[in-house]
Amino acid sequence: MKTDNIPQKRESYHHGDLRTQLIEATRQLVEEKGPDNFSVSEACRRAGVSTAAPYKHFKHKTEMLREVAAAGMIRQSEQMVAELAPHPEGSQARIVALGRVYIRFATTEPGVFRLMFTWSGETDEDGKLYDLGDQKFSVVQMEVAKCHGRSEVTEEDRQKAFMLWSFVHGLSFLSIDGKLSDGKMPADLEKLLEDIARRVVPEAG
Amino acid sequence: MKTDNIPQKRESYHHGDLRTQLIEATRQLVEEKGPDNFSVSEACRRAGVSTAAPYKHFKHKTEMLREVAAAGMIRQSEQMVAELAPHPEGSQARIVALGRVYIRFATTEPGVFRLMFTWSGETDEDGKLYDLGDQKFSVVQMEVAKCHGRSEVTEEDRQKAFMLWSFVHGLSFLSIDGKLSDGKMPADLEKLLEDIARRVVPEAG
DNA sequence: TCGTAATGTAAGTGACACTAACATATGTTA
DNA sequence: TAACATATGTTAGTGTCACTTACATTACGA
Repeated sequence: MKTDNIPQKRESYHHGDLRTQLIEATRQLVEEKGPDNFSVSEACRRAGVSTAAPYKHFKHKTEMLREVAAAGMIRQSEQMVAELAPHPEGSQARIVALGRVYIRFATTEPGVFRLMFTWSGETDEDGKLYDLGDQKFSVVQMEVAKCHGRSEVTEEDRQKAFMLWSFVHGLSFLSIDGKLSDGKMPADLEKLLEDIARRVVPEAG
Repeated sequence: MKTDNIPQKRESYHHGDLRTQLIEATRQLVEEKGPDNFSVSEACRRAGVSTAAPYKHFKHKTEMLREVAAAGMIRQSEQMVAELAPHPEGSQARIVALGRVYIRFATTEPGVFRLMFTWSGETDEDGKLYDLGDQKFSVVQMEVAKCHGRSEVTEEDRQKAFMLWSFVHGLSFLSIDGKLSDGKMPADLEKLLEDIARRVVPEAG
């Protein structure tokens, strides 16, 4: 038996904006079902086209997912930079803000977040993703440097930034993987972030 | 065309130890191809049985993977406890050792490690996995408490243990996801672990 | 020794990723 | 405006997969 392949009735034969809409459908499905349970077929159903249509726009499933991951990287990056603004330069508050936003993104869009990092950089084309991640890391490094009153990033700054990143990254994954249900997760995330920041970068002043 | 379903010639009709061998095949494949690209069929080929055989031993694919994940949890836990022994009670060295082993496991068996944590605790049966993780966390908490000269775990210890755990967990994932190729990853992992330990738990004394 | 449960196979179902051949629209240029 | 190349869609496949059903073989306890 054939599955209903339902290309929905459409005004014109051509869709108009299929590529964009497929990406959006992919994003939604990744969020709803998780990156593993995403299927191209379902995205097609949602976009109202045949299952062969995506292959005029993407080489394969992976390329669709990569688009979503890249968009997520950019979104998270933008959010981080945005939350930086209200706080004075060189203050711990900025470090805390970066961490808070990082985690907020992870818990708000767990599917996309997992997608962003689940790639082992296998393919060559993942270079773009890698660079986007690099960019975010640079922001953290700069902020750490500023906390030390520097305008250039030293090796020490890099190391500290790396600590902070690892911490929020780990915290994010533990959260979305549901490993913190009980009393494991400290009640007050804000306090925890401040605590860590205090332990790694110097007090403002 | 039918795929070669090759149940390999076997002495007896019955396999003898299929369940165990399927789990081992699953573990290998998860490591070789990653948890996502694991297929039951391939495990069957490797074990030399028909593709229907596993379903006499496991409810579904997921249950096979869960076995592998649980075994990994136990393996990692054992390694952590083992590396604890050489170091004096209540010393930072013990904290460092725990972190080192955690990360070593992740980088040595990235497939299994990812499997262990990629589950969102969706199903009820995941309770076992959760408990195993809990157990490991308890060890860390106890060690932190000991560093403070306590024999009971306080809320402060829990919070600190959580920090340490998040950090090594994040570091592990960043490593296996290949996000640290460049100069991001501090050259000396050992120094980094000591650094973190120093910032979170008090010096031995 | 006989019957039952445990454990294997063959064959089939529907979902999926992806392809080839063909259909329809769009835009460019003569 | 006509003609053609190209972009973008569909239909109808192929092979793989997870999982099921019905049946075959074996192990083992009463």
